[in-house]
Amino acid sequence: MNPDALRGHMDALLLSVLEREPLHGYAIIEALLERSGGALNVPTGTVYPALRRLERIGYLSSEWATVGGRKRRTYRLTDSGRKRLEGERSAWQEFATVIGGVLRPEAAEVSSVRAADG
Amino acid sequence: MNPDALRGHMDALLLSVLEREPLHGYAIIEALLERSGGALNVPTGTVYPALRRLERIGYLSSEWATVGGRKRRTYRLTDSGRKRLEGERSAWQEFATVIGGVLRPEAAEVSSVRAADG
DNA sequence: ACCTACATATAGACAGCCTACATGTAGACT
DNA sequence: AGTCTACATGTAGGCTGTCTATATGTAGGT
Repeated sequence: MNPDALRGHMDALLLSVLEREPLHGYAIIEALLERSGGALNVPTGTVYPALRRLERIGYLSSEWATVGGRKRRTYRLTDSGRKRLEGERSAWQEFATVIGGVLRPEAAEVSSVRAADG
Repeated sequence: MNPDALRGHMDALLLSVLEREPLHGYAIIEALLERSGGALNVPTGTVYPALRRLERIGYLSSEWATVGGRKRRTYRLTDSGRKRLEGERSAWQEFATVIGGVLRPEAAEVSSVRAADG
């Protein structure tokens, strides 16, 4: 997966995996890996700063917990974050439709096709 | 359309509009606008440098022409560029499938659904 | 002692899309 | 003559988010 392609979609991904339940960073990475069937292996250097950014903006809140002697910072969606997720979802729908439409082979000829031609 | 979302997809877009016929920069911008139903209004400061980059890499070739007293630099796909376009298309398919899959509401519960609900 | 998995964090590199600006022709309107 | 819009290309510099690399530390297995 080309790293640049993720640009501008990371927030949606993060917000989405946190929709059902709060998770800590490491678990979020594993959730993305699992939900994507192994395609999304996002490095910690991407996820942790992104989570902090989303918290700073107000879409997430976090709290520390200690489990099995290890410290975790668990993130959860705020109300604002939940609204944002909805927005990100519809933005994705539009984005995918637009790009997919332009990328479709011979897209511009569809409306002017008269006879099937190999 | 969030600018960052385009990151890493611009090349595919550009290559795609040049598939059928060679076009100059200004016409490419108009083609993107038209094919996207008005959604993709890409600034010249994005398109011209991108076209030069794609030419430098070898996916495009260009030549100058004068039409109606105005100079145009017309770009066309090279064989290499045509191959690249195919690659970009399948990359897009995978990308859209993966992101769409992760973003789908309640995606993680699909496999554990027992009774139809809603 | 060493390795792997778990867990968080930061610094700096890198790349590409954007805003803003510079330059110039053609044609319409006043 | 002056102004405006559309057409047409181009560069400089800003911005921002993802990545690589590194640092730190616990727990558990061999």
